[in-house]
Amino acid sequence: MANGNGSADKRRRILDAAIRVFARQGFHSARVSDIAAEAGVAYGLVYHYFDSKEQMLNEVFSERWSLLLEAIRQADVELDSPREKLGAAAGFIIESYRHNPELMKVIIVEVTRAANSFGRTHLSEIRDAYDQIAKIVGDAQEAGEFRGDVSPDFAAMLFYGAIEQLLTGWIFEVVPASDEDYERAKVLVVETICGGLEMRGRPAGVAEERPV
Amino acid sequence: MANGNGSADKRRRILDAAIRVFARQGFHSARVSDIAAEAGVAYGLVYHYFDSKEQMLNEVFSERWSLLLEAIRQADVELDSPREKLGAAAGFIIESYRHNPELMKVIIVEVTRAANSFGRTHLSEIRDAYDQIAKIVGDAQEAGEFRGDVSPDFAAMLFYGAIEQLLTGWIFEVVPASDEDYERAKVLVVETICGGLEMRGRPAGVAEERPV
Amino acid sequence: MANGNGSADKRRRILDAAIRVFARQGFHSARVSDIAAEAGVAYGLVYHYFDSKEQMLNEVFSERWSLLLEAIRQADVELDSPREKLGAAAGFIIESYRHNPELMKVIIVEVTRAANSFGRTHLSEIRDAYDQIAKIVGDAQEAGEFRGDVSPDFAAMLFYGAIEQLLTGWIFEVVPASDEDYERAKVLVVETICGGLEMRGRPAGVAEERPV
Amino acid sequence: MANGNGSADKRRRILDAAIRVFARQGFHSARVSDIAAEAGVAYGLVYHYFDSKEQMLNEVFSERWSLLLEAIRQADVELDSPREKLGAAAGFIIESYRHNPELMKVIIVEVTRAANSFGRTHLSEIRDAYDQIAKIVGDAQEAGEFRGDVSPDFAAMLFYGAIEQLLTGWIFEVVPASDEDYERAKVLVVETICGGLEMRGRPAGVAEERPV
DNA sequence: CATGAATGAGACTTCATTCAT
DNA sequence: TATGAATGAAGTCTCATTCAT
Repeated sequence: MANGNGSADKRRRILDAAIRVFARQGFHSARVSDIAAEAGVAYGLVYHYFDSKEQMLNEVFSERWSLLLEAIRQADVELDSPREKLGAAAGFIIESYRHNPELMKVIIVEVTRAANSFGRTHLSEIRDAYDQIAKIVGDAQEAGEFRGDVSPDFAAMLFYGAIEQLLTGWIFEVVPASDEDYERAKVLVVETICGGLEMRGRPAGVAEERPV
Repeated sequence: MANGNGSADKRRRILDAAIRVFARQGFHSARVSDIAAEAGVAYGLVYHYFDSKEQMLNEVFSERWSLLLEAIRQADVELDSPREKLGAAAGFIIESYRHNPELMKVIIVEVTRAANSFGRTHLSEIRDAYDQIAKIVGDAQEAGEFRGDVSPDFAAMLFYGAIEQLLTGWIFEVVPASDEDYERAKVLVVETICGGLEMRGRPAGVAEERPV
Repeated sequence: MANGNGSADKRRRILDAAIRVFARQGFHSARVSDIAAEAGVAYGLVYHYFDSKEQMLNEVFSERWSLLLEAIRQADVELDSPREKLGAAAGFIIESYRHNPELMKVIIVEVTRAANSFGRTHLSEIRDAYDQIAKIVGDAQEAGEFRGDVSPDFAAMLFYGAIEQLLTGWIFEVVPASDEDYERAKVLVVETICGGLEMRGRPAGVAEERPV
Repeated sequence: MANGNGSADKRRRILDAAIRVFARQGFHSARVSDIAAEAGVAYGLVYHYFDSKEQMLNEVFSERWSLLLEAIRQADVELDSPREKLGAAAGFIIESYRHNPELMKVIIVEVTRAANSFGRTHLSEIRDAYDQIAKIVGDAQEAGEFRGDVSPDFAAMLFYGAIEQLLTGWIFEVVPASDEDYERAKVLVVETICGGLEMRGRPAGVAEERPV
């Protein structure tokens, strides 16, 4: 073979096709023949590279989720304030959606939120992400930067729930999703979770210091 | 049968059985025969009362969702502060889960978050709930109680997302779910969304005023 | 239902059809659709009554094999001489073939002689039959009627092998299979195994006492 | 490669691998890829040397079966008594099993007894062997050495059936298979078929003259 | 000769829905 | 109402065989 990755190409093509088909039809309605057609390959080739339809979904999820875990890990290490850390986590997720909304749709709709089936399968990976956020919150509490009356685990749930719902809103197309919206969302989700919705009891004029 | 509406009983029994089976196995993995067996009725009787498996899920969802919509509507009318209103909404959802976790699991996992299937079907009902929360937030912003830089729709997403993720945590059993946890959660979810995670810039000692 | 066994009828019809199709095409080449067509029922009904194609074969085998085991057991109890006992066993097998050659073809070709797959599955039932024959031989040895230098297990193998090969010959149609042939075979197989092929060292005239 | 017939080696290696895989899994469950893996060659190479999976089995069978036919032919010519001739035939088969049990398992299980598939294909070759045995029996009858009331064809069936069942017993592991067992079997199978199981009507003490 | 990717027909099994009683 | 037998479309996965390199 001239280039060294002729076969890897096909495998990738099939996986990318699977993402598109899963995103469009959902995992259950996606037929393997749809994926093969989308990828432009013969039916059987899908099974040459993957053991089952399910394995494709698992791989799609884990491949991306490991990047997320790594991104949060780095943010936790390299950044200073909890706001920045949470901002980086939120930013990574939102950028992931911006860059490949179909992939994120699959991850959220078919895995993360599927309490039966796939959610169960990837529970430990999902929990890893929760734990990382919880750690950031816990550290901030110890440092006196965050209130201590909300358990870190609880806070992590809210944080993820808020972001996932945001993406879900975009996926459902119930809220607008322009480039500007993405940028605002990155800021506001952290702002709201950290600073809350209520007016701060400060003298007027101080508000401008807030980023949005 | 003693009372004159034995048939209504059966219908109810089947619907309740469907909730349990959907919760346990997920909609796709639930067979109509499983539901009949769970209800203790003959296979064919399910089709006497319902047109299809889908209809059962639709009915399960709408029956409960309309109560939610009504509960928020009432809270908005009868209560004064936005915190109280949001607290009532959160409280209703959490109490619903506490009272019938299987039902709420089905609603969340199979409908609310199913972007490709039933979520689409019930989009307008789901959106109604979002809009109600958004209205509460918008009113609070106009009254100067909430910050104006977060769009009401956006805030509504975060609010729902946070609560749903909480339930999801209970469903997945990644966070504890005792009676006490439910009570704390009711308070904290509103507290966090409204007041934020950060320390308020107030003199020490004032913190006690906060409910949790 | 008017008669009390409407459903049992269908089940039986499917099983009988399976026997015919297995006999005609062999288990592996038999499609479930062939069986359904042969039985004149819808495809799905086969799976209403049976879990799998394999289960049908298992049932066909065990149903008949248990009769064989019982027949030999009775023969051992009710008859006196080992010749008579072995003759009854051989007779039962041959009559089974005569009465339902397709069934016996399936049992022999697809189960008894399939060392991998089904033979393995039913090994204990098959061995039961061997053991019964071995017991008859062993008893005869103890009584001084049979030679003691051939192990009963060994003799049982020869006995079954001889009969099965006989049926195989009929199945393959390499030897004739008329009513007369069946009757002669019943006698000769026992005669040969017990008395051998060689001329006995007896005075002439004594030979007539032999049955064939 | 050192010698000039590397390709013949590969072909042989594939065929030997096929024997092992067929023996282990049965023909139907054996995948061509299994054979290639067992032989340590590339998937496609199998199809360079063989037209199909079937052809491999055909070749395996015919290669060995022709040796059997030749062996019996020679025994018939070179030996004198029918006992010796039949003993040589039985001995050849048993030695074949002893030397390469997997090969014999394949021949018996997949061909000789496969009434619907390969047995049919190789019917004439199989019948050749029957006929040879039948001829030996027939000649013995004409010479007055064997009883005349058993048709030679019938006797040949019993003879083959007995031996095959013996091998089947070893294959199934229902009877022991030591070197000693093989030797005893060679003698006893002929002894039994020719001399029968019953006590001969001779004075006691004469029994020792019998070989086993 | 050698490799292993590519092809696609084929079969089992599932299960929602219908129907006769 | 109530039962459960009957229907048949649909989809996953397998694997022998072919082909390009």
